[in-house]
Amino acid sequence: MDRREQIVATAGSLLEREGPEGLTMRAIADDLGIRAPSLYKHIANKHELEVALVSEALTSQAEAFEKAVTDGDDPVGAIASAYRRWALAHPHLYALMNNQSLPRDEIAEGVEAQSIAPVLAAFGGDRQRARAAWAFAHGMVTLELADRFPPGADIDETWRIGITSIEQATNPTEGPAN
Amino acid sequence: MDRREQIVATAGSLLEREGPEGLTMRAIADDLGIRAPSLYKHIANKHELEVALVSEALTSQAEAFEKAVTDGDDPVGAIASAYRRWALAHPHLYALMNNQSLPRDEIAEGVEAQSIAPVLAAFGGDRQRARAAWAFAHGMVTLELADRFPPGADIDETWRIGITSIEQATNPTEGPAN
DNA sequence: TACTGTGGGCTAACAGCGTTAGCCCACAGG
DNA sequence: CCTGTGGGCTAACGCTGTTAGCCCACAGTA
Repeated sequence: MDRREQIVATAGSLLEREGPEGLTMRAIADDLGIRAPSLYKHIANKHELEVALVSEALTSQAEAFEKAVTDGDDPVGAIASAYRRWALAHPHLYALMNNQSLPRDEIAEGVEAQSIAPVLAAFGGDRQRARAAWAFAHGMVTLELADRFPPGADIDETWRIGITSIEQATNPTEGPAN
Repeated sequence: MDRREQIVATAGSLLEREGPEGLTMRAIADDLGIRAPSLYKHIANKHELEVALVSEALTSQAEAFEKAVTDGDDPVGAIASAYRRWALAHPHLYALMNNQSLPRDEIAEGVEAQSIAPVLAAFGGDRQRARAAWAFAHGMVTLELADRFPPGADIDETWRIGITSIEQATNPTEGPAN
């Protein structure tokens, strides 16, 4: 693990430990026992660091989905619950990768597709339905993390209703839609 | 319009014009022809300012929903499209109010409920289904604003599929669920 | 008329942020 | 032995939100 990887790793754990406000160049340097300007011998700027974190997060998510799908039937339900579990386990990383536009030309090639593939597969290649389910899952997780549901809301049940609705709905215009 | 309202209004238009990075105390003061420290004679801090913006945004959203519902049948579809239109028209405000936890004890009383009411009504009081639709809509809008859908994706169609799925799904356990 | 409070500006300044310039030292290769 | 370079360092810049403390214009009152 070279210095650059150490920096990214430190940044990642700092982010999850302290939240986005805690992720400062000086704090990262502190954790490594050096001074902030020295970081710039290894990375260009903070943005590049965040991109690296997002890139890692996407592959970590993809692995979680793949693992979830392998064991058992009901791949859609398995992915949905894996999606929720991943997000709740890495809330700040989740926000970092989803609350702003993806820098597609800066993240590792193919990583985005890799994280989408299992979802698409679970829906038998139906892009539209997969996309709707993705939006639903993303919305559920964001609202849960932001504490937007009223206290006492049965979140598990909302997940069940949303996912099964989208999964079971009759498909009016089947075909290789975009 | 007293000074405090002026400040909030200026902050709002600055936010939509320049995005969150442009919303600085000095920029707000500049737009008003005064110096930044003078703002603190009218508001406690930047957080309070953001809370005021969120509060305003919630009522604006609620009004848009109510207006959308009144004319025509298909209230669910009308609200869905109003939701999307509002978010795309105020992207930074939308992010401000949804990408972090709502400070419930700081925003104006009842404003949150007011913004939810039309949605709940459109679903005939079915909280679970309304919540699922809300999550779907929120996810769709966030992903669209963050440019996360692949270029060429038929977003209108994804909306249609998601909303009609959630609306039409058979309701297994009807009752005054939470 | 004089006095006094107060609302609402101002400048100077602080700590913390990302970042740059420029210095220096240890070590490897020729 | 000499020289390049990797990787630290300090000092400093411009930005951020925010505080302290000053001052002036005006309203109300004795």
